[in-house]
Amino acid sequence: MESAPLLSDVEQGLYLLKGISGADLDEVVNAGFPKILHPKSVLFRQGDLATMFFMVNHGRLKLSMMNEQGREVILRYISSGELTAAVAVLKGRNYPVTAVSVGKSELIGWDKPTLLRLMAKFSPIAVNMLNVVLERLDDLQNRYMELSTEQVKQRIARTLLRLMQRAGLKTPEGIQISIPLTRQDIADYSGTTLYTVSRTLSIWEKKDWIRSGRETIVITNPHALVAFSETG
Amino acid sequence: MESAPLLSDVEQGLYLLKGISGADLDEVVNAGFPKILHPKSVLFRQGDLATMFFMVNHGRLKLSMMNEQGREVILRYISSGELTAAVAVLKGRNYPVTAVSVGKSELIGWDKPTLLRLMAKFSPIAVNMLNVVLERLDDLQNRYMELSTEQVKQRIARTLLRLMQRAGLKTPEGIQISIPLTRQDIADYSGTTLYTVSRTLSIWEKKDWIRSGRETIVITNPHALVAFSETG
DNA sequence: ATCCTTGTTTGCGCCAGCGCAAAGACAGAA
DNA sequence: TTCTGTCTTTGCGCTGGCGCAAACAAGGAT
Repeated sequence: MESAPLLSDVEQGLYLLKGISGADLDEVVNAGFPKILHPKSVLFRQGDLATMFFMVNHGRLKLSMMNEQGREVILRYISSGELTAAVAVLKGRNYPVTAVSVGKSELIGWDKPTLLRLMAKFSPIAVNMLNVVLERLDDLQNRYMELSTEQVKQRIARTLLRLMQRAGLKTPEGIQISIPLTRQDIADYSGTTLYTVSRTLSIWEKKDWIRSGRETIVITNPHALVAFSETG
Repeated sequence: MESAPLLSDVEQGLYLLKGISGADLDEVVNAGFPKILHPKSVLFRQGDLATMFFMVNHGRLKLSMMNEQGREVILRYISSGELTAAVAVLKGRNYPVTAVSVGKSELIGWDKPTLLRLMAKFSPIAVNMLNVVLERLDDLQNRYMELSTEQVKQRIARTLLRLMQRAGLKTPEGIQISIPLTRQDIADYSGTTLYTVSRTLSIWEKKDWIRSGRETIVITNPHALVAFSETG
C-alpha cells in the first residue's frame, strides 16, 4: 500500500469534500485509505457486500451493471472528486454496480464506521452525498427517457456529447474524449451493439463531424452532433 | 378547498412520516395543505417551478416525462404514503416530471418554508426523504438495464409484474392490477408501442397467463409470467 | 335506445438495427 | 522485425418491432 496522497494532490472542488477545508479536509482525507488501481482492475463487483466506499482522486472508474445473460450496461464514468457506493456502505447493502478502473486510478476509500464518524463531525458530507444521489437520479431519468424514445443513432450522439462534456480535451482538431473507449464501450453506454456504433461512427466520420481511431474519438463538429442529437 | 383529512384517515406506515407519531404526526399533517384531485387532472407539469411537494394520502399519481417530440415515458405510479417532488422543492428547481392523478386522489402538500421548518424539527423527515430517492435510483438503474438489454415482450412482462406488486388485488381469477391502464400506458411504461402491447397481451391471454379487458389486467398465472420475464 | 368518444385488435408491409463472418488495422510483446 | 491479441470495419441476410388503416368493442352521455 502506498502512502496517503499529499494534501496538495487532493483535487479541489470535490463533490464529497465541498465545504470542507484546511485542517478539516486534512482530517477527512487522512481518515481514509489510499488505493491505487491499475488499468482494467476491478475495485468491486455488483452483488458484493459493500464495505468501503470511494472517492476518485485521480483517474477514472467505469460503473456498470450486468443482466442475467451477461450483457453489460454502462451507467456512468466517474472521475476526480466523484463518489461511488457511499450509500451502499451506509445502508450495509451490496454494491449495485461493478466498478473498474479505466486507466491507472488513485482513490481514497473509507469504511462504514469512519463514514459515520465523519458525517457526524462534518455536516457538509451528508449534504454532498445527497446531492450526488440526486444528480445521478436526474441524469438517469433523462437517459431512461432517451433510451425509451430515441433512435439508436441519436442515442450514440448523446453518448458522445455526454462523454465530451465530462471528459473533453481541446485539441487543434476538435474536442477529444480523454477516455479510451472501444466501440463496445460506446455500445454498452448507448444501449446498442458494437456493429451499429461502428457503422454510425463511419458515417459521421465521412461527414467530418468526428475523427476516430482505435479507442479514440475526436469531435470535430460538436454543433452538428448536438443538432442531430436533438432532432434525429 | 376541503378540510384537512382526519388524522385517522392518514395512512400509517407512510414513507415520509415513518418514525413520527402522535402529536408530532398531527403537527406535520396539519402544516400541509390538503388537496383533492379529480381523475386525469394535472397536479404539476414537468418544467414548472417546484413550489410545493406532495404526499399521496389516498389514490394514485402517474409520474411521467415527455421528450421533445412529445412521446411520453412513464417513470412511476405512486400511491398512498409516497412522496413526490420533495427534492425539487427543497432545491428550488423545476419539477422534473409531470404528475397526473389516475383516479380521484387525496393529497397533502407542503411548501418550501414549511418543509424546512419541519425538517429542522423532525429529523426522520430528512432521512425518509433520502430513502425515497435511493429506492427510486435503485429501481431506475434496474429498469434502465432492462430497457437496454431485454426484448420488448420481456419488458412488458416485467412491467405487469411490477404493477402487480405495487397495485395487485387478489381476486378469484388471479391478481388484478388495480390501476386502470390503457395499452398506451403499458407501452409508455415498457418503452414500446400500444400495438405491440396489444399483440403481446393477446398471446398471453390465449396461453391463459392473463385475462384482460378495457383498462383492466388480471394476472392468472404469475408464475409463468415471472419465468418468461427472466428467460425471455 | 342511440350516438359518440375512447380504447382495443389485427392484417399488412416495411425498415432500423442486429449479429455472423471475414478481412483489415493497430499496438504492444518478444 | 515479426507475431499475437485486440479492436475495427463492412457486406449480407434476417427479423423484431413499428405504425398505418380499418374494423370492432365498451361505456357514458343525452
